[in-house]
Amino acid sequence: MADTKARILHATGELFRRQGYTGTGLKQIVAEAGAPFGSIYHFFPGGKQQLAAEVIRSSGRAYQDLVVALLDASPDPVVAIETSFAAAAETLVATGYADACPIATVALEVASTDETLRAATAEVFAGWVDAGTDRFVRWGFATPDARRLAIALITSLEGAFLLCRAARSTEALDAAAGAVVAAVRAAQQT
Amino acid sequence: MADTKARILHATGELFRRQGYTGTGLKQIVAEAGAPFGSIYHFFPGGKQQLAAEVIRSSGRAYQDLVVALLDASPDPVVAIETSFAAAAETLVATGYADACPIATVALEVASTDETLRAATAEVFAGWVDAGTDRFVRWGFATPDARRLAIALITSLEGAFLLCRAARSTEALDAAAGAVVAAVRAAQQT
DNA sequence: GTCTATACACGGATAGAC
DNA sequence: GTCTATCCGTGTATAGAC
Repeated sequence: MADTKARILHATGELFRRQGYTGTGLKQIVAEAGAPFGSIYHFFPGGKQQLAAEVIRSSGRAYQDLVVALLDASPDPVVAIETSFAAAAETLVATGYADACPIATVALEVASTDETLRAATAEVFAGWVDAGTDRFVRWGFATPDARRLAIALITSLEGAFLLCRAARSTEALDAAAGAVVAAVRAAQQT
Repeated sequence: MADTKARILHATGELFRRQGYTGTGLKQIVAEAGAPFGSIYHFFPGGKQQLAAEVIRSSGRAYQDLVVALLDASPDPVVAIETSFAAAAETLVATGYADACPIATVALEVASTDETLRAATAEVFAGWVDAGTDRFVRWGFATPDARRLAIALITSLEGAFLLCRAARSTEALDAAAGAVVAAVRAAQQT
């Protein structure tokens, strides 16, 4: 079965998002995916670490596409940012504050404990920054400003996710969006 | 020994910061603290969860005091923010990108898995927001603006920590500080 | 070539020795 | 009252049955 692998990747992504890396067991993954235990080592000979690396890259890329699609929907950066943060808030509420960033929890867990996986998360974030920079360049910003704004957008979103999930409130997403908008307007005036 | 408890709390805080909640074992904690295993259940009858709750509150409070002291050092909010983010970057580099927020990793791990600990992290963040709001009020901002700026400050710092630890670079802290400064200046002009 | 049963270490927790 | 030895479950990984 080729799509057994896809089911494992998908189930692992969902569990990592909610429970993190060390908090998710391989047995729980195969149970969720409806796959036999041996399939993990068939498709991922490197075990949990290899599975995690592939999940980080695939779910990281999927989330990048989702956010870029949201940003592309508006020709005005301020509107794009506000609608994107509002959409993130809606998703958060709709999923009981579970579905935020798919790799943030794992990224913090592995940052000082697993060099291979840390590098995988760094690649994903670097891709997000590059994609965001492209958007801001198309909105008319010079490349250095565009990169700073892209990073500010991502860090604000990630930090807001943290506070929102802890507090079970979307207030932080509103405040964070305001800061990004202020940074965009400040860059527009130069 | 009364300070056995303090050593356990301190060791747990250090390990949680680097490895998270599920990634840190009780045996590792007592080894690091130089304490016998039974001490954990002597001082924390509720086991790992109770220990974690106390660590979240104590290290969360300690970090709040540290950041507030940094913010208090400057009468100008923009200078205070820039020096605080710069200090965070220095600490990050000095510790090999290990010492960032003491509770962020744990907060994400427990947000959807342990209601008791989620509430503890929410309390800590709420305290940070209140303390930050006080600072901005003293800098002359109206309370609603002050609260929004405090949240923007915290979310930017947290999100930047995530990207910095993953990328092993302090670039994100610079960009995040810029966004907070822009938000402060925008609020000053109203 | 797929999957099940098992190995072995480590997780949290506890009971009882001192 | 402090600490050690142990319990049972779960963790990852593997070997071998089919």
